[in-house]
Amino acid sequence: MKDEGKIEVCKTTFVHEDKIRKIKEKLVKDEVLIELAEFFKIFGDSTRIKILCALLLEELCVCDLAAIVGASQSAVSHQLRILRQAKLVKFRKEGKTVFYSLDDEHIAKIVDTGLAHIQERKKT
Amino acid sequence: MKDEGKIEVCKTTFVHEDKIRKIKEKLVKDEVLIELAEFFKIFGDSTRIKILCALLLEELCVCDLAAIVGASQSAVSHQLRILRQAKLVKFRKEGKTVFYSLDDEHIAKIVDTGLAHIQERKKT
DNA sequence: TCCATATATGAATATATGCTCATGCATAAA
DNA sequence: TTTATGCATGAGCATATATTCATATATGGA
Repeated sequence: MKDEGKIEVCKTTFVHEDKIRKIKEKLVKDEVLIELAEFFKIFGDSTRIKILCALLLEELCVCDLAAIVGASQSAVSHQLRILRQAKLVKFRKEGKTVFYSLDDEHIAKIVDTGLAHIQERKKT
Repeated sequence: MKDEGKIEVCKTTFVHEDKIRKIKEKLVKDEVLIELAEFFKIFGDSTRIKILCALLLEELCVCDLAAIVGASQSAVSHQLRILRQAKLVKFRKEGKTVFYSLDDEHIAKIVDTGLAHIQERKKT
């Protein structure tokens, strides 16, 4: 490796380097984009998105969630932990039962925008 | 047995089965939710979200994208294929160069809503 | 107290995924 | 035609991730 620190760029012109620098300045910071990816990753699993969409309708306990999304209690519980850590859901205990509900007001908007994309894509 | 509809217990079936059935009816169909998860999965990778955010600013060729997101040309090319298949980006060729740009008007909205979540979460 | 229920969780496993490396392909220049 | 450039792609690898299984914890009832 001779040019270790160098980034490979189109060699033809110097216009590119300038362009790249300007875009890098305008672009959202790297750490934020990494966080953003982590955030969207949570929506990128069918079990989790089913849970979120169900909770969008109403507060539910774990076993009902499991029945609704068609996964085992254990699987749902594992996913709920991820959703809890991401602060997307909150819970309250009532006896042995734990009721989960949404804890983020952006979920509906994100889901809806995603659904809009899916539906429009179907038209083509 | 003796379920007055008071506290819902998971094995005293009637109340719950009814609840579950109603929610299942209201819920977006399974296949759609699976598609939706597939869609969000695309935003759940830092390389891809960087590419999308860069293209949100302007049309770019592959090697410039690679320099901007800090990944190899090959890695970017692989990710661009995924973005193409998802119909999130389009491209045009100009000589040896391939310029990519966004092909979906929902991207900005989705990214912005995600960023809003990240930023509000920081306040706590 | 003893047992059943509701949920949580650690370990193990199978699969998915993103990257690198090597190479192929197309276009442009020499 | 030969060489160089920009991009695409398949194979292989290392890591991440979602599920299952077994078990732990907590609460309520007999």
